[in-house]
Amino acid sequence: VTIAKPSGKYHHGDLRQALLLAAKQVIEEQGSKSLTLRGVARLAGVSPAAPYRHFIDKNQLLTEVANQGFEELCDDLAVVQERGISDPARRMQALGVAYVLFATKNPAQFRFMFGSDVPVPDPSTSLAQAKQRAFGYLLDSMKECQRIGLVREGNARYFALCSWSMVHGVASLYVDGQLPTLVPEPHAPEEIAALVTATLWSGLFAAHKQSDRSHG
Amino acid sequence: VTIAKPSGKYHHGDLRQALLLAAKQVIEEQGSKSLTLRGVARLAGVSPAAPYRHFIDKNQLLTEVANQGFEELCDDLAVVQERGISDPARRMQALGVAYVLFATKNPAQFRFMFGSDVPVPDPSTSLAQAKQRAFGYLLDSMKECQRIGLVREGNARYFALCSWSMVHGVASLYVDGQLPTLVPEPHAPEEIAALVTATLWSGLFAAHKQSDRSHG
DNA sequence: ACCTGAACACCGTTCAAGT
DNA sequence: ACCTGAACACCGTTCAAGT
Repeated sequence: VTIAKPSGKYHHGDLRQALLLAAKQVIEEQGSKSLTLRGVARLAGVSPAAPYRHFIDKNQLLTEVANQGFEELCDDLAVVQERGISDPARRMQALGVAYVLFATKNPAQFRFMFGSDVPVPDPSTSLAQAKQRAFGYLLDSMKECQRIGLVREGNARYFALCSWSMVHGVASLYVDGQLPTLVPEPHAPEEIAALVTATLWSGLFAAHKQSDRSHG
Repeated sequence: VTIAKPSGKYHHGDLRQALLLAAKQVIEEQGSKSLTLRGVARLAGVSPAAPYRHFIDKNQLLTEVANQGFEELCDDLAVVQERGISDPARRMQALGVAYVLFATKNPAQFRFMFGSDVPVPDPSTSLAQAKQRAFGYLLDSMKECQRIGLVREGNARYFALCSWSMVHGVASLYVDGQLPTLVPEPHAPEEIAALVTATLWSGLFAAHKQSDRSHG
C-alpha cells in the first residue's frame, strides 16, 4: 500500500488506508504532537478537505490509529499464545515480556495509544473491545495457571489486573525515559520485563519460594 | 491568589501564578486538549502575548503545571509518611493507596502529568527530580521493610519499581475508565488499590502465606 | 462517490510600540 | 519591567464547486 497519491491522478485509490499509514508514520518519526490532519493529507498528496470523505473528524482518525495499534499488540500476544509454551507459568511471563517489548519497540505508538490524544472510548466501540481483547490474553493465561494449581485461589480478573498493571507500569516508565534514573544498571527490556513479572509471580505462586524463577 | 486581572489596571501583579492556576483549571474542567495559551491568557484577563514575559513558550507552561502536579503528589505521599504508621508493611500499602487516590481524585491532572502534552524532561530538570522524589517515598519504605526482614532480600530499587508500576498501572487504567470493564464488581478506589498492593505484597513477603493480608 | 479551492474562526509566536 | 496590538504562518472544519 503506497501513501502518496500518484501524481496526475484525481482519485487516490485507497485514501483511507493511506491516511492511517501516514498518521502512524508521523507519530513514529516526530511524535503525536506533530500530528496534523493537514500534514497527513499533505503526505498523502491530497487536499486538506479530502480526509473528511473518510473520517468524520480528526478524532476519528486518531481513534482508528490507536485501534490498529491495539490490534498489533494483540497480534504480538497471539504469537506468544500460539507458540504453545507448555509451562503455563512461562507462557504467562512470556505474555508480560511481549507486552513490554511492544512498548519498547514502538515507544511513540505506545505513548500515543494510551495518551490523551485519543479520547476515552465508550465500551461499545471497537477500540474498547480491542483493549479488552488484549487483556483477555492475560486473563485466559491466568485462569489456566489457576486450573493447574500454579496460582492460588482468588478472583482471576484481579490477578490479571495486577499482572497487567505491572507490565503496563514498567512499559510506561520505559517510554517516559525514567527507567534509567530509577534502577541502577541499564538492563535490556527483556531482562527488566522478566524480572518484574517474576517478582509478581512469586506472589502468585501457592508454593513458598521460587528463588530460581524470581532471580533468573 | 486571584486569576483574573483587576479591570482597569495595566499590570497584573502575579501573572505567572495566575497563568498556572488558570491552566490547571482548564485541565480539570475541560481536559488538556482544550488547553490553549491564548485561552489561559484570556482567563487571566491579559493579552495573548503577555504570557511570553513569564514563560519561554507553551511547553514551559505545561512543564511547570506538571511539575506542580508532582509536588502535590509528593505532598500526599509525605502526609502518609508523616502519619508514622508503625507497621512498615501497612505504611507501604498506604503509600500505594495514596498514589491511586491521587489519580482518582484528580483524573484529568493525573492524565496530563503522564500524558504526551508535557515533553519528556531530561534528568536535570526540576520536573524529573520531582518524579524521582515521589519514587523515593516508595523506595525508602521498601528499604525499611527489608531492614526489618518483612521483605525478602534483593535489589530494593527493583522491588520499588514493581510496587510503583503496579499502582501506576491501576491508576492509569482507572483514569482511562477501563477498570469497570476489566473487573466484575465496581469497587471503591481505596478497595481496589489495597487489593492490588496486597497481592504484590504477598509476593514480597519472605513468609509462606499471608491470606489475612491479601484478602483483607 | 471522491476530491479541490477558498473561506472562517482559531492557535502559537514575534515584535514594535505603549505604560 | 511588564503589557498591548497587529501581524504571520499554521491548524481544524465547512461548503460550494469541480471530475
